[in-house]
Amino acid sequence: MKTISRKQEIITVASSLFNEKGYKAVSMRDIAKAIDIKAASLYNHIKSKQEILSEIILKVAEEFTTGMENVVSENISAIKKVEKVIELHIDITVNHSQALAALNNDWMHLEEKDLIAFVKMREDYEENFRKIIKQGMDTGEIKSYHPEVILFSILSTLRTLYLWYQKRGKVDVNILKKDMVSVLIKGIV
Amino acid sequence: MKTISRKQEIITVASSLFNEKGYKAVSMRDIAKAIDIKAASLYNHIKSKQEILSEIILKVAEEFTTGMENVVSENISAIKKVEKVIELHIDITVNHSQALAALNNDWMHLEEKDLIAFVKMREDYEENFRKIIKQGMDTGEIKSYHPEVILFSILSTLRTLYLWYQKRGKVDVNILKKDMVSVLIKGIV
DNA sequence: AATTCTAACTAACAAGCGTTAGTTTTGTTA
DNA sequence: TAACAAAACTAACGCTTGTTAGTTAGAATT
Repeated sequence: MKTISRKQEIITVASSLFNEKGYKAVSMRDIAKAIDIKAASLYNHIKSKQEILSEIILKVAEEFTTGMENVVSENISAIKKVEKVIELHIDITVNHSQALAALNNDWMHLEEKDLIAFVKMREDYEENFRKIIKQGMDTGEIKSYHPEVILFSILSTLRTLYLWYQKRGKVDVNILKKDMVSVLIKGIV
Repeated sequence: MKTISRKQEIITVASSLFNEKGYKAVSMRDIAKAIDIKAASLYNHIKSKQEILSEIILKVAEEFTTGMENVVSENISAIKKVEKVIELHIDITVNHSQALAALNNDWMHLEEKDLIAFVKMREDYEENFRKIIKQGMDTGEIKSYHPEVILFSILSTLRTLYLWYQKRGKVDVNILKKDMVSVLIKGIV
């Protein structure tokens, strides 16, 4: 019978606390207490508080990056790509909803090296999304509103999904995907 | 010639710093340094760090509340109400974009009394928005998707607008309103 | 049985936190 | 010009922060 490593437990517990109060408001003693050990003992498993944050954030950031790269490289219509991006977000949200809180709110507390890497990933991601939308406008699949407004509107919804997912409890993933695709792509009128 | 009060200056500077790094990551010494005085001098003008946070957050929260109440009480179609809510958000975003960072990310650090008041306002706001959408579904103005998904989708976009507004610099407010109304209401296809 | 490894512990550190007390400077009013 | 109020200052408080050093108990390996 295999149990998860203590390091993973620390990261999971920290994710949950960061999710509630934010990185800066959670102390190493808070994390330790939640695991029922002393703060100093954490350092047998992790290098620093920074390391915890960076593991949480960069791991999901990489999932977004590779997921987006897969979508972009597929030979399908722009709308179909947008659909796949929506599904990517929902999958990650369902599996790592607490990590997304840190990713969205605490990325600025990454140390310089990680911060630069993160911002780069984020910009590349947005740029890829932008290209998909422009492709859709070129082919006439997507209406020619200001592309930045469309990009922002969809991405905002997807990035905030973790908040609603946590509040409403476990919604069925497939229903969620279907509804989100409908609302985001077809609009409400 | 009248200049703004020191208290207001503190709150404005604090808003800006909270916007960058979050409430817990900004110290009273940071705020003081940005004004070029000593931390202790801040207390000639404000009661506590908490007071700064609560003034920042509750002031805009109240703008949302009264704005929404005005919209709800008007005798217009549901779609028209949604449009007015969108415009309300854009106006507040343009005038208080930094305060919105604190409102979105640091509300949980309000002291109990203010926290309760804030959460109540937030819930009431969402409930009013929900009613507008349901009204629109009853009259057939709005497609009958899961209303919660529509609510969440529009509200996420509006609540995150401050981030984009800050990044893209001053966009013309009227153009922004027109585009947002188009994208959010008519969708992209 | 002796040794090594793992993961906990206690104790303590220097630095930073929000805040208070008491004092001095500055600017306005009598 | 003397008096007063506003707003700055210095100094310090008790507490919390992330982290390190050194130690110990138990498990795994030799």
